[in-house]
Amino acid sequence: MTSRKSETVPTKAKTGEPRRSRPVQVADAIKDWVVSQGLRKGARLPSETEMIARYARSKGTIREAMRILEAQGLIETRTGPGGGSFVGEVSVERARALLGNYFYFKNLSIRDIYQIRRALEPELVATLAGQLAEPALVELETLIDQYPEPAATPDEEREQHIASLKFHSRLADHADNELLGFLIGFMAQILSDLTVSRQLYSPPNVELWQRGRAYQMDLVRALRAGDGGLARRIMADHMETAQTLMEGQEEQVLTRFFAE
Amino acid sequence: MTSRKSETVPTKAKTGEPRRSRPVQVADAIKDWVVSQGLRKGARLPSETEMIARYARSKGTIREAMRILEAQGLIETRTGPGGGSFVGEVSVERARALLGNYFYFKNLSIRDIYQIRRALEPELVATLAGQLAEPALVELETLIDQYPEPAATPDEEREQHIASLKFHSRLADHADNELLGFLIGFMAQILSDLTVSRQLYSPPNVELWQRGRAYQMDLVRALRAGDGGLARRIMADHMETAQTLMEGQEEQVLTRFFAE
DNA sequence: TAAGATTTGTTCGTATGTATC
DNA sequence: GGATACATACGAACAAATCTT
Repeated sequence: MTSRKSETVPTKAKTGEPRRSRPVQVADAIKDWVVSQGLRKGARLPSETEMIARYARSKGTIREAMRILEAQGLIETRTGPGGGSFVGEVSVERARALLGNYFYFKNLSIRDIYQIRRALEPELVATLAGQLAEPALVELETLIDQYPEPAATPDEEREQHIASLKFHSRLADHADNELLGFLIGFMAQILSDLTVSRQLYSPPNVELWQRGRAYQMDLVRALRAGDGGLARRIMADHMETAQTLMEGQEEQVLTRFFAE
Repeated sequence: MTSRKSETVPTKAKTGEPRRSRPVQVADAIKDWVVSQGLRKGARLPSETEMIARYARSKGTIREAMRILEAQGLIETRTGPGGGSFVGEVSVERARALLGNYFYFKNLSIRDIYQIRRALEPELVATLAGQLAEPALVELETLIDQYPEPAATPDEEREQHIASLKFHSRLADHADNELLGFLIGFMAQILSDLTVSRQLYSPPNVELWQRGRAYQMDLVRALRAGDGGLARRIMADHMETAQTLMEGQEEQVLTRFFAE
């Protein structure tokens, strides 16, 4: 199993290929090794000094390789006795940030995002109907109650909109389908960031508030009653009016250049 | 503008926080700087030696920071005169791999993926109808023609399935909505990887072949005719039968642990 | 509390590789 | 080919964090 002595890190660069620096090569080799060993979350990787011996590279090179893996969320590192590097699970936050970077230059529009929300969110609530425990339903109602009155100022309106997006985000957290949950949470975050950074929704839009609140209350009712079809229809309507109300707003949606 | 002398890299670690190593801090600082300068793809970053002066850190630390940014696809680095680090656009491949890592331990099921394909792919073709130039349509037909006969062996069947997924992937490439296009391409890749790595679709499934081929030919016709409603219906049917045919198959879908 | 052991974190000096002119 | 301007890589020393006793 543990085949000691220097692993297969090409010493010479292949011709043609874009050329890969040695840290990258080492990082690739370590990844392959982790997969081949079937290591699971929390499993310990060889120590720095062992890596140096195993891959026959300097400490600096090994460390750069580890930083690469760490930046991707694949490993975590601790100092001290019992420390070292460990296989880590990629966090949602990091996954979102990494995906967000991809769209940094892509200039997504609000229309783009709503095209997908309209397709996915009704689907989500349809599968969620009757599946949520009472505490989860109560939490959703609490979020709705964070904006019992129409906003008086643009600032207040922003806060309300963010709370409303939080409602969708929490809903997504309960999805059995992890991919579906992730995507809805991702879009909620994009819209949330956008709301924070720009002067959207001014002047306060009373209609948006009224409709959004009504939809969300109806939705929770349908979820509690276990009526998936109804929940789906409510969300579809909700998305449609939300999109209409937002389309007058700014077009370009810049996702941020990251976060760790 | 270029405020020389050491930038704001915290010298002391904040209490409470999980503790960030200096390379990570430097990487964060550089990211912030790039954003604050509004640098665009291809813009040049300060040289290694200037970074050393600017952030008052050793070469090793700066290099680790650069590897972090590189691993996230945010910068590219070249050696030689005129070389250095440049702002880079995150490639689709990298974005897919990074997102794939997140789902590595998440055990997506085929059902999960199809739930989303069924929601998104009909939407895609509806917006694509009448929008594709003739060469693009011809290319799609070429992909369909890669499997004119039912597969004779499991190996052949696998190849056909991959070609069929390629059809969806190419379709996604033409989406105006970059988010929509990315997601459909991402799912096609997951399914493609799965098909390669496992023994799915054995014994050869003639029904899958017949139906899939017919749907795709009808679809291209509808796209050429510019009939979005029809295209949507065809894709919806296609997805539904594909899901039915695949649900008997293995349940767990492991996405790979990466690729650079 | 303090000392010691263990493991990663950081620095510096030097040498090598690579691309442009 | 040679000079130049960059990144790349190595190795040895020292610093900091954290666990154990």
